[in-house]
Amino acid sequence: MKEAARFFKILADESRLNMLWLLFNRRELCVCDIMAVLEITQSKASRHLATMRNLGIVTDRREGQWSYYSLCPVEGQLAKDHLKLLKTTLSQRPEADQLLEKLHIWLKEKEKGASCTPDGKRCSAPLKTGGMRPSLAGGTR
Amino acid sequence: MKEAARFFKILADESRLNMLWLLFNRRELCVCDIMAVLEITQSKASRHLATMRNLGIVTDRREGQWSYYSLCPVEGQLAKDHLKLLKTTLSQRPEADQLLEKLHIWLKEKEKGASCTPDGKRCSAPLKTGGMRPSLAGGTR
DNA sequence: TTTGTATATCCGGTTTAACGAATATTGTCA
DNA sequence: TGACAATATTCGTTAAACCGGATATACAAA
Repeated sequence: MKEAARFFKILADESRLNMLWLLFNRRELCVCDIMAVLEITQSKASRHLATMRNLGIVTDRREGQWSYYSLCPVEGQLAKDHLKLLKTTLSQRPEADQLLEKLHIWLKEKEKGASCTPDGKRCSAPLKTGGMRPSLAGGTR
Repeated sequence: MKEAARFFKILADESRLNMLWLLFNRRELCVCDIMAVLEITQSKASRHLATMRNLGIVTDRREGQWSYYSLCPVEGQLAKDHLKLLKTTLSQRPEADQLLEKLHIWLKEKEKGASCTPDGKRCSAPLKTGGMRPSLAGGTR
């Protein structure tokens, strides 16, 4: 497939659009954040992010056991225009505000010690200092 | 699927992008023009056009046995921005110029009496008595 | 009416995308 | 080292997209 079509195909998926919307608003996020906020499985999150990375839309940065993803800096006016328009488009979707709110709540939770638990599979308190219960799911162990 | 993703999905196909590029440059075209210029089968042309019509990207107008397709007039600034950026994007594809050239050659051929023959299936000279020139927007003279 | 053209639609078949579950990999910490 | 957490990748299945060929419909002209 040629480049233009390939680019649009990336945008033709709800989950990827949601991820991009989050990344437009947060500079960088780890996979675990995205799973939690969008309530999707880990493999789904990771796969979609890999897809976008392969197309040069996002980059990742490894830090310890975490992978942080962020939007790629773009070169070229046309690409800049695309991103700008995309951001506007995403901001006008009905779910836009709610997603950002969920993101903020999640990040606050996380600060307090919560960790990934999108589908009730995992749960931990990575921060030693009184890490506490994420409210999201019961302790699967 | 939500609206944004659905819109991008439409653009995630070479043939549809090519059709849109032609329509950006010609006000209206009939299916037969598109088959000929893009060298695709009739069912493929018709199907893709129907897809775009169902999504409100193009409209059709029946005149005799011909169906003329054109871009829908758009309402809303965001939609206008999308179309404008899309046109720019399409114009910068490597095949853009060649397609327009083929379009012009085809339309000239057609004026002289040629008819659909994308895959070598059909061919005729429907224009006999100086009648009916399907009114293209002015048409190359 | 008959013939033929332009287009739409239907019918399999093939390819591609997306998914969850399971597993593999990598890094951390005890 | 071993256990575990975060992420990546593989596997098998399901769903969707796309396609060409065949057929159906609509219209035009003889």
